[in-house]
Amino acid sequence: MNKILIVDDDIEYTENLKEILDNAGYVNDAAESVKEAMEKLCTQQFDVILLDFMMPGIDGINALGEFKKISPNSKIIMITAFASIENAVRAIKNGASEYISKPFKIEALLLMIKQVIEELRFEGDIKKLKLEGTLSSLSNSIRREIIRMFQTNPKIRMMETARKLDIEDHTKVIFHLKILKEARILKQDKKRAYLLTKEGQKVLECLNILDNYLSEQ
Amino acid sequence: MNKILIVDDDIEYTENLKEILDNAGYVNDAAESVKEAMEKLCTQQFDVILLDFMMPGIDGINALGEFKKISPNSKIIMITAFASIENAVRAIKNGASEYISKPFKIEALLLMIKQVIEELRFEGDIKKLKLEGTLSSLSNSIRREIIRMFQTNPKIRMMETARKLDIEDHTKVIFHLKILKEARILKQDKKRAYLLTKEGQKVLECLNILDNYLSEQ
DNA sequence: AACCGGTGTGAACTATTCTTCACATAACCC
DNA sequence: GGGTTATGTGAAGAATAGTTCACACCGGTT
Repeated sequence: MNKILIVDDDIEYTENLKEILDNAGYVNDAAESVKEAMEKLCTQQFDVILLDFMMPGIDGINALGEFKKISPNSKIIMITAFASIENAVRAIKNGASEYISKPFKIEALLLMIKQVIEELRFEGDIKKLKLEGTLSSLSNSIRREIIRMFQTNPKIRMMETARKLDIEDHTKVIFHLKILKEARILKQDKKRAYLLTKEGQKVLECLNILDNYLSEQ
Repeated sequence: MNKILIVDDDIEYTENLKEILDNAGYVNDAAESVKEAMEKLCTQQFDVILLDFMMPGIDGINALGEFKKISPNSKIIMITAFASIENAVRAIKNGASEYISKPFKIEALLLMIKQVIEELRFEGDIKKLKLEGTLSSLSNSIRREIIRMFQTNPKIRMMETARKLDIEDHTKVIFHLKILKEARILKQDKKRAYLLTKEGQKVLECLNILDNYLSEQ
């Protein structure tokens, strides 16, 4: 059930829009000022924010920045009556997902909302895959020890790894190294030495974070 | 291979002790001052620290505190020529594992060292079990969703859980709830509602930590 | 080229985890 | 008490993860 926040000081426009979004199946709320919007964003999670460019007392780009700070995962659609390329570019560069000028066809806005919600879902899926990949890599103790080993050995070859971990069967080590390589946690250089990828460094960090957190009593 | 740091300004005593510990199979090092000891602790990991109560320029309890800050996992044995109940209590309350007074039989010290190393191993094993338990619980997506659910539902019953997670087969939900209960992450009250245990709250925190960490780009 | 240690592959096997099913027990309400 | 919903149990089957084995390929040295 996707939630949308309408930020506009034009009450009549807002009421119309609320009804349209309601009929389209969205849960929505409205704020007449940026201050009111920020208050709502502090206590509720919105998927999409429809932000009017011209809000009293604050320029739309500044409001955009403030919202991004409070609600980094929400998608912001900038709406303006005075369209310009410059403002469009500024808005997108400052974190808006989309930019649309009044007057617009309601179908165009609904389509845009649908698209940004798809983006949101896609980003959520990527995040889930990252988490699953990380947890899957860390769930096996040999792989944990391998990943930990890179804390003190930034580059290491396969047999060296087996010796450090005191594992005699080299194919066991290869199997787990292969899993980590396929998960893009490790890569190999020309001499076949293994190194952590950027992603792999994050996984090592997660392991350290968990170690430290669980050490606290 | 357990490492021991001897912190004492009596050179002759230290040399004797080094030889004895060497013969007993320990890797050891020495520092004549607390400052020197702290430098070594910053660059090396020691399992056991033998700390003389009377060090020049600093009282043993303060030194103890400093060492605990730098090397929280090391076990500290306080050694003193002027034994008193008061000092023993202070030392233990401030983090020493053991307290022994000179002159001592070498066998007694060796036994004490052996015991604190056992404690260290035991604590390490506990920590590993915690990490493995946490990762095992978090490695399955249904269990992740269950644990996440407690963020907004501190107390919930089984069928409610199934409905919230949109799982039709109630026995699947029961199976995973049972795993979490056996892992002491969940408990049940008299009305059979599930709640997070203290441990379970930690696991939820770990999940949030990982979520947040992996969200950063 | 031959030899040796290092590294890797894929399939068979084993172990573990998860899902499903049939049924049982418990609790609640009329 | 009876009917219905909620909750639970244990075993079988399915899916997934890990281990082992036999062998192949690679790279360096003599």
